[in-house]
Amino acid sequence: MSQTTTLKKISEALGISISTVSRALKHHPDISIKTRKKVIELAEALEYEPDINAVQLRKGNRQLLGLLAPAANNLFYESFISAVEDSARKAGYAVMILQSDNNLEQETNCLKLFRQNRVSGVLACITPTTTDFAPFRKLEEQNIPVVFYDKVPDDLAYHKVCLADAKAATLAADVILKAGSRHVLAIFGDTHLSITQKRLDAFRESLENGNQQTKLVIKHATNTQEAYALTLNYLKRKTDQADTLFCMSDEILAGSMKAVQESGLRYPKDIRIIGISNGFIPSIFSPEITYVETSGRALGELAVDHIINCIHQAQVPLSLTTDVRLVKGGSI
Amino acid sequence: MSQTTTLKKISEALGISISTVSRALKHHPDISIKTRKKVIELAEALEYEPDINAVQLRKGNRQLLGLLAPAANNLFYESFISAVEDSARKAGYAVMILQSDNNLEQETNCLKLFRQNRVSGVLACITPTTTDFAPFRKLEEQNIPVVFYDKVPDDLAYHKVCLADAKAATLAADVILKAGSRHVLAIFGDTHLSITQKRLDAFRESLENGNQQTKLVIKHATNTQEAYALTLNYLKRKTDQADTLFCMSDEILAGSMKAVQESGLRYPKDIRIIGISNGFIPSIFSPEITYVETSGRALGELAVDHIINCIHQAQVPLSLTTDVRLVKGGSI
DNA sequence: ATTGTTTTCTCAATCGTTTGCGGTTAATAT
DNA sequence: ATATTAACCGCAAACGATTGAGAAAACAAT
Repeated sequence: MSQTTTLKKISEALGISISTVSRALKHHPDISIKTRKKVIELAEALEYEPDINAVQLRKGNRQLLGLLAPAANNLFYESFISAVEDSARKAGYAVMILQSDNNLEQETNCLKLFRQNRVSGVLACITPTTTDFAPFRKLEEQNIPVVFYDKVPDDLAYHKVCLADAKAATLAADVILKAGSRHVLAIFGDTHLSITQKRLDAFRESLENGNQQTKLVIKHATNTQEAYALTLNYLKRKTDQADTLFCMSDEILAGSMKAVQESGLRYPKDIRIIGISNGFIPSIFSPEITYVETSGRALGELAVDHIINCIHQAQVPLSLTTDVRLVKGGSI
Repeated sequence: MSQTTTLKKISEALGISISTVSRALKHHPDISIKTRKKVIELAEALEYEPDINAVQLRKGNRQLLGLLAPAANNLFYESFISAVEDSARKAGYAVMILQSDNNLEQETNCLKLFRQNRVSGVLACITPTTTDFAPFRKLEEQNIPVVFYDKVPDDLAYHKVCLADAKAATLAADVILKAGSRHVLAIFGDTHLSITQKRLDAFRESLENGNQQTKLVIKHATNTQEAYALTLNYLKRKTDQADTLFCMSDEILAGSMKAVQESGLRYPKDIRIIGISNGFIPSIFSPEITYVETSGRALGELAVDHIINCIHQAQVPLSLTTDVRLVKGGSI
């Protein structure tokens, strides 16, 4: 096996006890400077690294965060994950990432794995079909706090960090109104998700309150392909064509943009476009798409902050949101 | 603290010894069926989960893989990471992901963290500036095998899994030749990376061997913005315009496509386009871009397979490659 | 020389699990 | 009744690190 250095080896080499070595390494005042120096030097020479298994068996908790993502290969989650990993490492935590694949059964399995691994806390994102929160509550009962992110339960009893969904939608609606749109095709995501509801409600309300005679057509797509098909279909109309296209997310924007290209319409001339996005998709089109930024990175940082607070000391359930801002492109 | 169930609690509740409980849970033949049943039932009722810290402290090794990525928020790595997580979990391993941010110092730090966490093996991707492989060798010396992926050292002494870079480039060149191109603008990545060299060499050779009078213009871009600027600049030429555009990677393709849109050229009419890609970017344009697929998923699976082999029993350094295939779109 | 006080270090228990070895029953054979 | 042999089960040590409590040394004070 690997001949890793342990406290014992150092202590034997130096002819002192294990506890002295341990304390010397942590600058415990009980240990004389002379011994401490000897110990630290040898430890460095031998590249001693404490065995996390042992440390955390003793300490009872492991500096580990569980991150449950719907899928890692997704435009939004990638930046979220990246941010979580960053912030967590800076706080001294490692991250264990598991994917639910939007599958209920696997979600439960993942939670079990988290428990087995004695994570200190869990960041979770529910699947569209999650209705039973018992597995999550079970974690809480075992003192493993859970913070939901992005796709969160409605229930106020849970910790949540969200993008400012309503605000983002309102911001987009404002831009649309200001542009003088009369006929808006708005594509939203899966109806069951609260993120969809929040964005939809705010969007619709803002548009209706704009007291302009704006026709609003709302469609729902659960993935990129559907958004593509749906948008293309609508854009094919010969008369009463939409003058503005709104996409609630990157997944949808990607599909809709493909449809726009195929339709032969030019933007912003023939149709105005605006979306809510993480930023990448809008930037690869020319002109760039105007969007309301919902940063996965910001959300990741917020989530880690919050879960660490919860770990340190139980918090009352809180619902936090990140800021959003309008990024102007040339599409509206 | 959390009142997690332990062997001890079960044993006390049942009035039997800890060892019996432990053995019963693993169907050890020494334990009578009756006791075993009692134990298992109580364990399930109490939702017993062995403490990984303790188990792996005892066993000496942890079922943990270290994954060092340049950055998690990248089109290719996201699918790679997702695949690694999947395969690893299926093999009973958890994955610890760390990001080097293409930064040498942080690379070393990450490796240290991996060692601290006693990972069983490491999947690594070197930064463009990595020249000193001592930290990696140190891991190997401690019996922690390292498999490099995608961006790998030239040295034959290391384990590597790569995309079939040369083959992918050749495949693309063949398509270009068959299309009868006379003037190809080809954009490649960072000159220092061996992945660039491999693709470039194969591409150039195939094109030159095609004994057609094909003009080949090669440019290098290190990121999406550069690719955009470079492509746009070239496409603005009034005369002697390229009839074909080749992009070596998704990062580049994204930038170049933006330039194509901006130039007002239509494809495949005005210019043919082909790239090497993971598949997402080509699919969001219409017509879809023809590309040679280099699957991050496939590479991830290969990498996990290989590292697990290495963990089970030391292997001679091996260089493996994934398959590639042509995915036909409408851009050429 | 005796006692008191620091300084410096060691002992031993502990976290939860695994496992070699030895011990106790009960069943079977002599 | 005694020896043999399974069938069950428990003891205790180990993995590596931490830590309270106490021991030993060093030094000063009486």
